[in-house]
Amino acid sequence: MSSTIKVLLAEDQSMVREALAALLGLEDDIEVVAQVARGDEVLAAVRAHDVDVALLDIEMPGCTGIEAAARVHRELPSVKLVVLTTFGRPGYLRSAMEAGADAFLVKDAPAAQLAEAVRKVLAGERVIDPTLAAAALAEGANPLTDREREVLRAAADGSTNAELAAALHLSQGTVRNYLSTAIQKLAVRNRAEAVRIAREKGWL
Amino acid sequence: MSSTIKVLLAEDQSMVREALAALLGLEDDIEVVAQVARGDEVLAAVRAHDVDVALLDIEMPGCTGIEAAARVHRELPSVKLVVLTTFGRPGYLRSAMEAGADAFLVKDAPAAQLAEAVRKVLAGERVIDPTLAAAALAEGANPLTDREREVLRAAADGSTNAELAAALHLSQGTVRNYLSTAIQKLAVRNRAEAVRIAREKGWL
DNA sequence: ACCGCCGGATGACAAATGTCATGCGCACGG
DNA sequence: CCGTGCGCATGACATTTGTCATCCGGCGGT
Repeated sequence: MSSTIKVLLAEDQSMVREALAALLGLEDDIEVVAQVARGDEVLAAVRAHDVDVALLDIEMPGCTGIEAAARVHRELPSVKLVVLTTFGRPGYLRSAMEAGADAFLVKDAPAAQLAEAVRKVLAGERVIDPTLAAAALAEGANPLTDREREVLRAAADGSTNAELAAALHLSQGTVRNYLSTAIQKLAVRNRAEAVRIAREKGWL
Repeated sequence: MSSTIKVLLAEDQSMVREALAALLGLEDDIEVVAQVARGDEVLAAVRAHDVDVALLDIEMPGCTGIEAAARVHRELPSVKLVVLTTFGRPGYLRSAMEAGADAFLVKDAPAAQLAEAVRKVLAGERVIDPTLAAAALAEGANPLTDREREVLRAAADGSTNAELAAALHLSQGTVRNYLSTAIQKLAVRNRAEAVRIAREKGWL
């Protein structure tokens, strides 16, 4: 018995998505039964195709692969989840795990690890890059509060305090306070650096 | 006769690179004869494998795919060049063309266009997304001077004026002047926005 | 009941940033 | 040879940003 493993591929760049499908297609125990380009289409597609393993990119329109993973995990806990990402940000790993992911792969790992990971998670194993796991543990949890994160995210595009205040329905002073505490927590010297560091760590 | 088309693949993320190789491998008139992960390894690999078409990602360590394209075009003008990128930035298209590229593809185009493009450039055609071409023409050329671009690029990580001045061997005032003119040319209100816009346009 | 933390706000102050006028030397095109 | 634009610099100025002290109400622990 042991029919093929049914895989869903979620990735917004079609060229990459179809290339990954071609790659997995070379394995004869794996079959890509569905492809989606948006995070918010994942759950429905998983349901519709009786998927064994969902392969989720993080950066996607609609919602992130992490958010999608959380939804699938809540609704269909038996589906295995592999999170795939361009950026090996420790904070991403942390939130992926909290969302119920079974594997976390970075796109600059060898291609062979992809099919490997699919088989392993189906066998109940977890697949995590040990270096990244160490980094995630070493760096500790996100020190920012919800509000601080929100304000920092909004400030990322270069908006001024006045714009931020208007957009978030806060006073300018409050915006500055939040940014100030964020800057201190991240041990940097201005909002631009704060944004950069928070991004790098996957805290944004 | 017409043996297979010899292709070189340059892309830093191995999973994507090997997936693209798998994709091209499905075409029986195309053969991936070499793969590199760095821009500065492209020229040697092209030489070593008698490549017909080089497929170059832009974002790579060593040097960008555009820079690599320029070098190959200079040294081996008969080799066809396909530039592949995640970001459809008009400025990228412009510089790719100036570097001698024959095709410009974005990764969220359908996968079928990849093999298509390889065949077309070999037949002497140019392959460019018409929407992007229009955007590139509409937006005009990069208005920033060399120095302005340099300072803006250095400012992108959130460095302060003092740090920029030290790094670039300029006075703080001069740094501020350059950033100020850049801000005006880009019609934005602060350096952070200037960085963002310049990035989006591919001017940075 | 009390402490601590979060969200939210104000006001005062210092430092960084953005603007503008102005000046100099150099290169390049007409 | 003259104008223009660039690179580089100063100084003065207004605005924005970052810091700090202080305040309030609410909520979760102990």
